[in-house]
Parts: sequence; structure tokens; C-alpha cells
Amino acid sequence: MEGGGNEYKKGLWTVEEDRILMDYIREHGKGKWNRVNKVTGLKRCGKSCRLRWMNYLSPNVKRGDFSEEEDDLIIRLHKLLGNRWSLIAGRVPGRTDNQVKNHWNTHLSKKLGVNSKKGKTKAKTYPDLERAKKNSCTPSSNSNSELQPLPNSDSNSNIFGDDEVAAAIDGFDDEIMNIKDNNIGTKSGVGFSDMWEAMMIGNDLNLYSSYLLDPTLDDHYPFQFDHL
DNA sequence: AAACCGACCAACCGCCACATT
DNA sequence: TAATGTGGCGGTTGGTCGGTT
Repeated sequence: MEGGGNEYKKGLWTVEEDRILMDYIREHGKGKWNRVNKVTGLKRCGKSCRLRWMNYLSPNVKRGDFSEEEDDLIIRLHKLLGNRWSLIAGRVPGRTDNQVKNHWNTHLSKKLGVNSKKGKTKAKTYPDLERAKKNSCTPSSNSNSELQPLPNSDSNSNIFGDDEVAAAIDGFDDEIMNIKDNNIGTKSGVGFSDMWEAMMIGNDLNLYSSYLLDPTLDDHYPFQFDHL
């Protein structure tokens, strides 16, 4: 067990906790999540820190309502992939698996008249797929975005063969670029892809801070990395 | 104005696979 | 090779908020 008797805090994160986590990531980078509490004294387990970063603090996360294009994309991807949210999210720029999953369960499943709560099937994992995901670690393209052929399985609604899945996925790429261009990048005059790549490749955290402090965004934080 | 209810979503949990020792 | 640590995934929970009665 992690923490060795430490009492980890649960529930919503405070701004101060976010700041501590951001500071840690600025200095140490992503990963090594279980060290966060040791290094910073943050009373959060590694998993919680990782989740907070991936679903909220990461500049890769787009906030706000889903557009029609995104809805359509998710619906079609879900037809192909079933409840494999990380794969779906990997094809919807700026959205996390958690966002996509929530959006599906609260909006799209109703819209489509799908009872998403039924059939509590534990999602299967596929060794080849997992391996591929591990091997593709390019930060600018979500590591989950590597789409792999699905085995024919009764756990999901996928009924397509490998080639059909690949072809269908290819067809989404133009749409994805459109969604990127239309919805994500231009809020602060910094293209999303550009910002993300600059941040990750060039480690440009000033760019990141401008993103966080962008007053047009719903959420921003009262701190920035002014000493970098 | 207060109580109730349902929708939404952030966060937690359990499990699994891979990496490291 | 086995044990342990770590990261990632999907399912689920529970707190918050807005609408309705």
C-alpha cells in the first residue's frame, strides 16, 4: 500500500492543492505520482494527483460544452469502439476520457436512447492494445490515441473487422482537425497544438501560465511561473 | 422561502498490465 | 522468475447546483 499509514485527503481539490501539484509538475515533470506527497507534503495519493492533472490541470484539457461536431464524433467512435473511453477521448482533441464518459452517460446515451447503466461489463483490456499504447509516448499526441484493431468480443457493441475499424478511424481525422481549429486553439491567440507542443517540447511554462490565466477561460488560477 | 428531486461532473475504487528490482 | 511498484483504464459514487413543487 502506498503512503505507509498516511491519511490521504479525499474529495474536491482546493486551489492551494492545485498550486502545490502544479509546482511539483513544473519541477519534476509528469509521472512519479507516488512521490508527490513525499516531496510536497500534499495529502493526496499518487492516483489522485495523476487524475487531477490528467482531468483538470493539464493544458491539454478543454473545458466547456461539447460542440455538435464533438458529439457526432463521440457517437460514431462509440459505435466503433464501445465503452473504451480513453481511445475515444484520444480522438476528441482536448477532451479527457472522464469527460467523454460523463458526457456520454449524461447526455448522449439519453439522446440515443441507450441505457448505459445496463450490462455492468468490466471493460476488457487487450494486451496488444495496451502494449501499443505504452510504446507510443509522444506527449503532443495523447498517448491514448493509438488506435488498434479490436478483437471480436461480446463485451462491446463493436461488430467491425480490423480493416473496417482502421478505415473508419482514418475517416475521422479531417473532422478532428476541424474541431481542433474551430474550438480549441484560438481563445488566447495561441493555437492549442502549438501551445501544447511548445510547452512539452520546449518546456515553455510561460505559455502554459498564459493559458491558465486566460480570462476567457472558465477556470484560471491566481499564480504563474514568473521565475522561469 | 423551503424542501425536494434530478442532472451533472469531479473524484474514487478496483482491477489489470507493464516496469523495475 | 517472482515480488513489488507504478500507471492507466472503465465503472461507480457522492457532492453540488439548478429547477420544480
